[in-house]
Amino acid sequence: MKKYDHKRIEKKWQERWEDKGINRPNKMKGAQNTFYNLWMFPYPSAKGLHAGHAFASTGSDVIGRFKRMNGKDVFQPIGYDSFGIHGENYAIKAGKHPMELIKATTKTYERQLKSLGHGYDWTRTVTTSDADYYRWTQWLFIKLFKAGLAYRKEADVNWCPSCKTVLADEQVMTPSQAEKEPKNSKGEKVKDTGDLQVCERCGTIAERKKLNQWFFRITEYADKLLEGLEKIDWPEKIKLAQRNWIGRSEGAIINFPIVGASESVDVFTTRPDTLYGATFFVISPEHPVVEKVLNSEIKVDKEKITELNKYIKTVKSRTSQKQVRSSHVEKSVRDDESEIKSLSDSSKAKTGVFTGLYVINPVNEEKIPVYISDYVLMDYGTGAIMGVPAHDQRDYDFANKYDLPIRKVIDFDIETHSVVLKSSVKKGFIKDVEKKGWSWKKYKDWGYYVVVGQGESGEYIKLVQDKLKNGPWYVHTDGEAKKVIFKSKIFDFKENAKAKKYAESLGIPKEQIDWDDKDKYMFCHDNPGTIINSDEWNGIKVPQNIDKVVKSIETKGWGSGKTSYHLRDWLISRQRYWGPPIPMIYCEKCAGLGKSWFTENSKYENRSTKQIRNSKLEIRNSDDWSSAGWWPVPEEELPVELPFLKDFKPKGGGRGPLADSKEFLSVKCPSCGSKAEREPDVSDTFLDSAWYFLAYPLQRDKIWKKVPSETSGQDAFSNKIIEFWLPVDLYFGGAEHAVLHLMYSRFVTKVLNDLGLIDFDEPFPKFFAHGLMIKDGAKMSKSRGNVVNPDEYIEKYGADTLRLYTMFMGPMDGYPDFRDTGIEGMSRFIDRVWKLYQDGKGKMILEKHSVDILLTKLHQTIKKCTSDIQGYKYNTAIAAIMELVNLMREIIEKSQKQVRVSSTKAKARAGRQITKSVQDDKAYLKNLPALSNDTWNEALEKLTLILAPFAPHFSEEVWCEVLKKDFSVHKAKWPAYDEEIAEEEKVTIAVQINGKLRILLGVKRSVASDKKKVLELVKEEEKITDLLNNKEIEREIFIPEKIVNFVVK
RNA sequence: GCCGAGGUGGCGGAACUGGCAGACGCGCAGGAUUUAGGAUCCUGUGUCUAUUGCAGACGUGGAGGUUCGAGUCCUCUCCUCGGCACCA
Repeated sequence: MKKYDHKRIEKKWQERWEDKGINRPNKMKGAQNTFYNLWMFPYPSAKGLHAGHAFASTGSDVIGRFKRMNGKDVFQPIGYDSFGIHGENYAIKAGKHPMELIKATTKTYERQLKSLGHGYDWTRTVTTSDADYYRWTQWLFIKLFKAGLAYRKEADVNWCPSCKTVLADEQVMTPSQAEKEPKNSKGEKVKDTGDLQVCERCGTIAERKKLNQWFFRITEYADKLLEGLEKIDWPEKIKLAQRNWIGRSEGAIINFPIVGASESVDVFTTRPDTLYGATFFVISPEHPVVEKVLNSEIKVDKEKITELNKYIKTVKSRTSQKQVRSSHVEKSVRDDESEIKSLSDSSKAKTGVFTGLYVINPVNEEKIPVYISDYVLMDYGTGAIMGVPAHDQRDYDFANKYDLPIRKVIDFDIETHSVVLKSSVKKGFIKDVEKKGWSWKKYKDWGYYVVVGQGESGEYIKLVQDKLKNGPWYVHTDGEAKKVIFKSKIFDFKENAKAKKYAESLGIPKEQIDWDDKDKYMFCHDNPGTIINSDEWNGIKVPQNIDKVVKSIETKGWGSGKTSYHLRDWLISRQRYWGPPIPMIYCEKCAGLGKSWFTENSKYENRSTKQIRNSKLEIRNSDDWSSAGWWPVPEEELPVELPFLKDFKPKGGGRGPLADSKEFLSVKCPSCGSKAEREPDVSDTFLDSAWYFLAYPLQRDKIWKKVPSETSGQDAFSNKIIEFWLPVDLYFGGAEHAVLHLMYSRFVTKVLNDLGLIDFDEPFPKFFAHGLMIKDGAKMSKSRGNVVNPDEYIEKYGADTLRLYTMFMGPMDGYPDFRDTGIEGMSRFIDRVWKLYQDGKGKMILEKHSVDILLTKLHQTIKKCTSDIQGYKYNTAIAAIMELVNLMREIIEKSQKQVRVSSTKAKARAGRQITKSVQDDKAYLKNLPALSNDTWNEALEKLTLILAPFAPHFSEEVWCEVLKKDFSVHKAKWPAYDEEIAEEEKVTIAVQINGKLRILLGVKRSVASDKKKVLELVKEEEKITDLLNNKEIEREIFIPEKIVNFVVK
């Protein structure tokens, strides 16, 4: 017998498949019963595919093959997300040009993906750095621009004052990570305070610098993105991550006039009901009012200006987490290479400076002081807050530090609430509280927070005293009438000193006596309650009735209701080389005249109704930026090709490397024809990947290469082919893209839908988030040096073995650990199955007993495999196949020895107890007449089919060469199963006494639901009668087909 | 700090709506075959007790609870991992 030769066989079929095009859909146009099976395309790194990719992509491939065998016309494309910072950085390191590098790396990827035997349609790959591709990325940019969804705004970037260059976030790190001594901008050494962020190359403290950059107004779509989540079938945790990222919160904007100035400041608050409790005001250091103060537009004392300047300077030098987030850098880059440690800490002491200004609280005309502090962020809400220390922890901390008044305006709805020091009460305390029907929850990490009903506080104090160990405890009646309580003594909180002395005399540990610190939390709460101290609002229950408050605010003209989002607009500009140039032109002359595309295309709105079908999108530009001088590159001229720059490294000046190419920059103004300049920045890689799923089905020659025009999107995106294939039926990808990529793709899809270009508004109605393969307990990464290269395993064991092994290791959404010994086991399995076909084919004559067992097992296996694959539980599907194989091997072996086969279930139990009935049945089955080998051949055939998605080469070889069936197994029909055959004839009933298993009883299915008969059978068992002897049976529990439980005294 | 996921043999992991815990595989041990090694095959393998024979007790991070019966449900508690993080 020949050994299974994976090298020869895998190569042979891979060639044949490609030859015959079995991995291509039957039809692109007019396709029916389609299944668009998409796996997140990889960034083609120079190191090539690693085993983690193999794990994920195989998971996707299995489903594709399964669907094809189930009659779907499957389209399974693949491509490369080749632009971006990964590639550029690597090219810099390797001293090569990214254009050269990408050619080699995509080649490697293609070879590797093919060697894994994945069923991709290789005729429709995309590479995002191809001009044919990014022509349309640019076209998309222009579409968004014309729809008023792109604009320019000043935004922070990391800036190295020494290198005079923009730094990507992963180039900014702590001095120890950079292995550099920190320096200031003058080159002087400074002390590492632990929160410094420096330039990777020179160790100079990084600054934040404002640059004008392009943004997409994704925030306009916040609500749509939120609503869309309701109708898509995604893992809850991913949806949740998106919801959190969007971070919608409802509240109000309230206007506070500045004392002695004509200006006023808006604040956003989710708690307008606490407006009367505002005792101070804080604005972000970057707030426009601060600037006006500094340049004396608003007058304050001179010393104040110096103080403010000093504070702003210290704040600036702190590069904090929020900036990492706002710059939208690819997460994977951060995770992989830099592992930036979190610097910000919500508990860190608040700092701030009084500005000398006051504002008027509109509700009570109170003059309240204005501070600046970095705990107020400029890019959320309005960059200003009202400080309500009684009901916001952060405001409370700030008020405490600067000794600001605290005014309570929300009353608890209950009479008594208290906090008990956990360590000072005995165990049963909480249980007793529950018994009384009082509610409670954990309070911070040191206490229980208990709420007691009206008039019950006396009873409560008694309970506490009873359960008190030794330490003190305090009760707060609504935060005011406070008491410190001991086992046998009660002090009023005003007698604090006395109480402490008493505690000391009891020998209570010091840290427990120090209750002032803990007590302070009770002055600040955000619990539901009733408004007090607020004139006409008094008595309103909040938060249920906040809308009443908002209405009142609106009628009084103090402000208005408003919804805010955490989601920020999408920063598109990258001051880099390796990306699609942003297709915009800036004309100074036009700018001087105030002209832009918008001013010259005011009739665009009218034109668009003709040109854009069903457009739901309002075409306009908002007035929050000046578009003067900006023109999109005429569509006919796309792509704006990325020139080959020898030196593509980031340069100074705050612009991308393209700014250094005069040739690239210089262009004629599309409007007036005078000398103009191209935008030198490139777009974010996430834009490339936000539409690639639309690109795959497009016809290369007819559409791809077509020169766009203003309306050509109709031909490209409204194409029939897209209608047939999209949206994607199953999107398979990593959970790490939960927010960015998946959010941006949804956004772009919704925009295209609003433009009437496509007829769906969610690109991925179904998304499966696979896990990550790890090695030696850690994520695979270059820096850890634990990357598993699939090539060597394919070489040694074959692709099918690797596929089976990675799928078998654990559930698809888990984090399986790759082990060499494990894959050897799988290799042995393949060899055994191979041997099974060689030994068994056409030679097996089975007696009826074996036929029954085999048939049952076969149908059970098909059933389990079918449902497990549908649920992405490949590991258990493969386990089931292994059980079937084991049974078939046993049949071969036993038939040679002429020994009866037992069903695997009975066999599994054999070591324990085989009951009389099972043995009787076996005797009965003995010596039944021998039958033909049909069942055996059927089993071999179906085994091949269910193995096919996991081991495509092996199954094809067996299917065509051993079983002599028609090419190809992957086009064959997935086997059906018969529910009746899958049911075993005998059921094993567990017999328990007082819940403890005593025996297992084999019973015919026909009687297994009959309580009387089963109990009769059970009572025939000697062991049971022995155990029940002399015992009084209280109850007999009977669960049909499952359990008998005798409850005895 | 907030949100989410999860703790099951030596290991990866099974266990449907509460009903035989440990499927399947790895590893390990013993045996067969072999000059030897490897490969292959057979047997065993949660822990402890018993092992001449049947067997028995305990076991899903820990503590309590509900139930005839809990890995699964409830409460607390400890730990691990992931996401977000001064979002007003």
